[in-house]
Amino acid sequence: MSPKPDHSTDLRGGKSLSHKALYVEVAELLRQRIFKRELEPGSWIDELRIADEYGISRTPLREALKVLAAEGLVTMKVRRGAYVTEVSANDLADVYHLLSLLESDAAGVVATRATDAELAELQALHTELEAAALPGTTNADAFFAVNERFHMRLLEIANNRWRDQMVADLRKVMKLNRHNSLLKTGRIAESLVEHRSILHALLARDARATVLRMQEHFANGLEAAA
Amino acid sequence: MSPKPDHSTDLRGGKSLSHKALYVEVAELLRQRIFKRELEPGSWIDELRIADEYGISRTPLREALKVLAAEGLVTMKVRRGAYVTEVSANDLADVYHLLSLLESDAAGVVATRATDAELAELQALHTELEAAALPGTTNADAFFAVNERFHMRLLEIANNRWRDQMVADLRKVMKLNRHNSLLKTGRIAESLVEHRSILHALLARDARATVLRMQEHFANGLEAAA
DNA sequence: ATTCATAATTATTGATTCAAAATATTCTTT
DNA sequence: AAAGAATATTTTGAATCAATAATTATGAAT
Repeated sequence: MSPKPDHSTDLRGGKSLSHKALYVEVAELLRQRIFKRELEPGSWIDELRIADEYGISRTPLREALKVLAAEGLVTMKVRRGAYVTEVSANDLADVYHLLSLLESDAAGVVATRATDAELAELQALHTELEAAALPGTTNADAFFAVNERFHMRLLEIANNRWRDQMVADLRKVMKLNRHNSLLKTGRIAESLVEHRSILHALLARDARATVLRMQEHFANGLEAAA
Repeated sequence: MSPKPDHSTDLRGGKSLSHKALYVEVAELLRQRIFKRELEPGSWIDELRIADEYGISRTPLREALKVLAAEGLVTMKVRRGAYVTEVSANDLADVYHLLSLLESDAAGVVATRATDAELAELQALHTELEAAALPGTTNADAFFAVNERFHMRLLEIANNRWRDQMVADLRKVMKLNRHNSLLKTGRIAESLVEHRSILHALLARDARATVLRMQEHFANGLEAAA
């Protein structure tokens, strides 16, 4: 009927250059905006506005919101729409507790069952981490990125897809909180030291020690957030 | 246009006597059908057929499928639709591992932090469990129902909504597997004994013992499934 | 005159239908 | 028999339509 006004960024520029479903892409876009706090926790998400901004209809947007709701990033209220989830200090403590539980267990599994090649991979990632934290040239963004890769690779090696999914979701929720110490530049030095001891225990294949070091890592992270 | 054929069960019989969103109700209906194996693991979910059966359009159905996908009950394949998730023996072991981890931790928290009244509640539920397992009058369905209530109440008392959600999702996935020992009648007697020791440790407020007993409970459950 | 209640209007969510894009299948031709 | 094209099936996205909740305005009563 009416020629679409075509605002701002058009998601479907070149036919279907992306083989992913539209709602998946929209979900990712929204995730980024939420993490950037462009969409603030507690704020209402205006479906019409967003759909118009992206030049799409409300249908794929609503499906994307359902996905984000399942991840815990947004909260659906009946007949009131979607709101960005607010994460209290208490919630953050709960999330840290679970991440500690899941990731320390995963680390223990890796310590006992990983191949030498896989341990070497983790060692390589740790070396990258050391490089990103070099005094003088410390690159916070790079550090966080490599840190994330280290944790995620560890989980992959532990080889439990259900845990991977849960940890991924929890980490997203964690990012919602402003006082997230894993993103605090002040903790880079400490974090690096902790990572060193984790890697040490891993290479020694000492599962018990690895679990404890990882738990300490998260405990310190939570303390820094409080 | 055409008067709707109105097949089988009409979800919206009396206006909107239910204040829940349609997609939420449809998701629950589908869950039940999946657990009843009316929709078999690995099988394709025909959107048109289901929508027609329920007398609804495909939009709320698709939103429901997104929710189930997030729970892990169905798997979405790009441009191929939704399939009921297949849970391998390996998957089941992974799920048990995580349930053991999460629920034993929760039990430990309860042992240390629960009020006397809350412990009394758990004791009451356990008494119900004993009753359902009485020799001669053993009621399997009742046993499983009370068992579920005990575990869920324990989690509620542990008070970590993120864990509650994760455990709930994992238990749903567990139900997908046919060799799910938590639903095997042969394990009722053993399960009861294990529950007895869990409750004993809880009432003694011995967190360490409670965690261990719960871990054993799950380990035995997994063994029975293998 | 001010306040509370009720009604009407507006705005937003929820659902249905329709159209288009993509994949699979089948038939024909070389 | 194999490969390619055409057709049919199916998913995905868009637009329209209906229902519900919130807000504002108007009226009545104190």
